[in-house]
Amino acid sequence: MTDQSPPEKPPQAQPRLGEIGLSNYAPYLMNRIMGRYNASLRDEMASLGLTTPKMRVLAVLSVIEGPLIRELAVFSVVEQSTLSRALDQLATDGLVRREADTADSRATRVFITDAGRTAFETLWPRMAEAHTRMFRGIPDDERRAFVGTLQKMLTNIRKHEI
Amino acid sequence: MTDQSPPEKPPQAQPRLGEIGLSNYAPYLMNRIMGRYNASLRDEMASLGLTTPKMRVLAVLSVIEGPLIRELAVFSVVEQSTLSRALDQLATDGLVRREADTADSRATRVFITDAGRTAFETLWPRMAEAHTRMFRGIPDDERRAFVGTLQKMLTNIRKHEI
DNA sequence: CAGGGATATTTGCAAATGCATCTAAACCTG
DNA sequence: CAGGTTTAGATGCATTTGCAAATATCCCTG
Repeated sequence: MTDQSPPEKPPQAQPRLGEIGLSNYAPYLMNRIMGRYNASLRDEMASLGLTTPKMRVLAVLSVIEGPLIRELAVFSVVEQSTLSRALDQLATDGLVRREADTADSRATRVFITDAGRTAFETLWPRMAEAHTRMFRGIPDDERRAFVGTLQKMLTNIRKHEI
Repeated sequence: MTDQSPPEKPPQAQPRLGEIGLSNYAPYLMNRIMGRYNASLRDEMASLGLTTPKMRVLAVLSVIEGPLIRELAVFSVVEQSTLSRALDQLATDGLVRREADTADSRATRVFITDAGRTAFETLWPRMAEAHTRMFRGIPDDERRAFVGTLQKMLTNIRKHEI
């Protein structure tokens, strides 16, 4: 099953997807896994009036204090215009608060409110559950290695971003 | 504020997201990474008239021969109704072909056409590039371990699906 | 083998999405 | 320090999305 590392690899010869196989192709696997992770949150989110972008915003804001909207877009992996509207709704619902940046009057910082924190805390057990489930039976050191690899990957693909 | 008695931690004592930190939380990292992976394909997809769902469909069909639509939805991680419409467009563009299942007349199988294969082959180098980039500097054995963990995770979260 | 329930796919419709564009403010550079 | 350029964020608009319901077929039980 495991190919012993081939002695030499031609610089550019990219194997086809069919040769790799879907179930050996990391992006495919990651999509499948994240698809189910998100699906497992959907009901709980819906009952809180949240969409995936709104949930991600709350998650990020629960950890990062008062980012600029542009930064929040990166962290939460949500398109700027989508984010702008998501923030409208979250603000209307009293879950976040926009605040003009003191230094740059073009910029806006976003803060989570107590109600926002409460909403996220309602959701969190479900996220933790999905997380627990996905790592079920995977030993701690393997988990750590996995997360370590993810961190390297994020560094690799990050442009020159945050 | 009414900070109702900050009670003991919930039964299983799930740490909070803030305690874990975004950059140690696998689903967050995976989202970030996949977000960029998808973004890196966007231009090429657009120039081929493809959206993410349509691209995924072609990718899966390049590997799996004639799945049922319902199976294709799972493999490609696309909502059924979205998939149904994506297939309309792909068929109109001559990239896939729907074919009634011989055994079950409710069911439909989907096949990629030569034009579809060509379209996907145009896209593939970009996908391979993004893939190469994300694993840059990560040794082979670490990659294999990573993919192995992903496979376990997929098994964990899969319902009783395909 | 009829009738009720399950399954496969499509479709109606309201909401969400994202590109392109707009406004406003900041930053340069000569 | 004026004029062009960049940056932050919001918005118009056409498209896409996804839930719920519709349609068609199949399967099982009595």
